[in-house]
Amino acid sequence: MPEPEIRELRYFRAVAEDLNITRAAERLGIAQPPLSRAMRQLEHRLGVDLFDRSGPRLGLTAAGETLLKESGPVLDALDSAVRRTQRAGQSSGGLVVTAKPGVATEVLHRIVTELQGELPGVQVVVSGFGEQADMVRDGRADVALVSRPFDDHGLETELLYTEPRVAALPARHELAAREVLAADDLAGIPAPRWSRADVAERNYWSARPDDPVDGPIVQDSSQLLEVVAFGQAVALVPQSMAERNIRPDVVYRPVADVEPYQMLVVWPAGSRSADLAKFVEVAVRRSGGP
Amino acid sequence: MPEPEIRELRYFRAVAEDLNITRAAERLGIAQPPLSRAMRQLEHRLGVDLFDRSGPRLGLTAAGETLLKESGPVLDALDSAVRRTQRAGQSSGGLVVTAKPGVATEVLHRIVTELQGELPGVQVVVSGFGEQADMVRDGRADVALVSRPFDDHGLETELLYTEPRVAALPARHELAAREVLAADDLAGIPAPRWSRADVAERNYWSARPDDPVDGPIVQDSSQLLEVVAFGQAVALVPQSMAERNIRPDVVYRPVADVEPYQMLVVWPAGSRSADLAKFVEVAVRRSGGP
DNA sequence: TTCCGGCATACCTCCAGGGTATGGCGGACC
DNA sequence: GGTCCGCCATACCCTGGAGGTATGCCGGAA
Repeated sequence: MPEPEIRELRYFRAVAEDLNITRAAERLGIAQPPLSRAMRQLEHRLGVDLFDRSGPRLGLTAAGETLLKESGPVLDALDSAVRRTQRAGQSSGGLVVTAKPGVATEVLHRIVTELQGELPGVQVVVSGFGEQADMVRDGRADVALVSRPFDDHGLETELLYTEPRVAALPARHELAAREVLAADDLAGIPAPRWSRADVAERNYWSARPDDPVDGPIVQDSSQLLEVVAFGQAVALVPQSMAERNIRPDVVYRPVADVEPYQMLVVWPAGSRSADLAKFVEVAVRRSGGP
Repeated sequence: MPEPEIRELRYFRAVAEDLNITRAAERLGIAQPPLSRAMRQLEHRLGVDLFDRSGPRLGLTAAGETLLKESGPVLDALDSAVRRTQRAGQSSGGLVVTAKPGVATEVLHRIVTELQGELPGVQVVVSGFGEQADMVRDGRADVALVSRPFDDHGLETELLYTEPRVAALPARHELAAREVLAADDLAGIPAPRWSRADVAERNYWSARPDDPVDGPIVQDSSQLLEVVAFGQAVALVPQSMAERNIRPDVVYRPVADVEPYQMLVVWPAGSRSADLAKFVEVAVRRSGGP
């Protein structure tokens, strides 16, 4: 009896989000009366009131708030299951691996080269910054190389390597005069933020509200160094990236007490395919350095 | 378009489990032809073949295997969302906390006593062994006291306290002559297993195949000591339990290199209600000892 | 060959999800 | 206070699809 259908959950989320059945209905592409009825039916199925219709404006009851929070994981799990199933049916064999541009792609290249032959059909997808973990979670990729911090919900990880991070400063910056910095020296100075192409469509911001504040938005490492050279920001970058990007208008200084850069390989929790195990094994073995 | 409904997932799981549409249909309480059609429709919706109908016996394709694995989390998440929503709607206010009988209930009693007044309506549910984590996951309880090892998928935890574990031996056992034991001494000796009332209905065993092997099945600590006294098994028990159960036919011996007994408070990942926070805070504070 | 277990096809029924039209109701504005 | 408007609920119709029965098709075993 209490078996809400997926459609009802999607409808409920739309209504609960803007607390207006009429607008939610047109967003969903259906008429208002069926949506109104669907919500009453959902309440009846669950045996609890979800909406508070007493006030002038539609409100959520405690049960409604709960369902709003809980419906997200359900719909995400479903989407993920569908994607993984479709991928398993189409590209028979072969892993999809993703990584952000920059440091990770070099490691990835070495891994893929080694896997040629043993593991046919490894497909590499270069993805946006911060998107890797989501791609693994929702089934668009089988495995990813990521750097901390990232959201590890539903993922298993293996550490590949760590590397010191250094501060990238404009050459004429006052801190450039010092040989070594402390993390506190950078407090209050704007840090660049990686752009994420899909931020507009999906509500990342509500899920992860603790992203770094202010600072210009950059899309790759050369853009990052550009804004540093312009004096718009100071960035913490992995040492190997500093070594590969020597330029006269940017200087690098070690920072004493900052967390090192960590590169990890991540995959969906519970996933145990032979191809995946092979990939992780080679990744760990071939990551003696950046 | 690719929007499988919950019913289809449940149907699919039933079919995939016994690989026989006719029997699955009667298990589901429907006729065979609709089920057959539903499976074809599901395949069409997802755009992949789920079943291998070529052989004499029905088989699963790689995509089918994937969907079978992935459908579990989806259905669990849905059930959990429904339960939590219903609980939020009915018992307005109040936590449901669960713990296994024995050591935990004493700690729980102290916590609940302290919370009288500040937190009205704390409801304690004593549950079967090993069931606590599942109850929190699927929404039957808000918070639980558990001891390691337990399945922490989808849960957040806080360590309450640790306590050494000692071996409970029959008084006439040869190892009783020694003052202190090593973990290796117990290798190969049967250990008691906690019974779990709901094992029959839900397939716990497949989910957690690494439970201790052999040994008699017990339901509470007095039964446990009984089978120890009878010489049927040797058990590792928390020290405080040993101190409260002095009997002539059982002796307790420290074990050098065994993991200590750990008691934790666990709650659903992401749950942040004020009542829950209060409970966890008091639990941590009031757990100075067993 | 003859069963028989097991899946697919054909066809029917009926409910529920979606549509339109309209009523009720409270707030805002004149 | 009257009027209008935004918004939800109710009434009614229509159609797609989920579930039922009857039956055909096919491969394996006796």
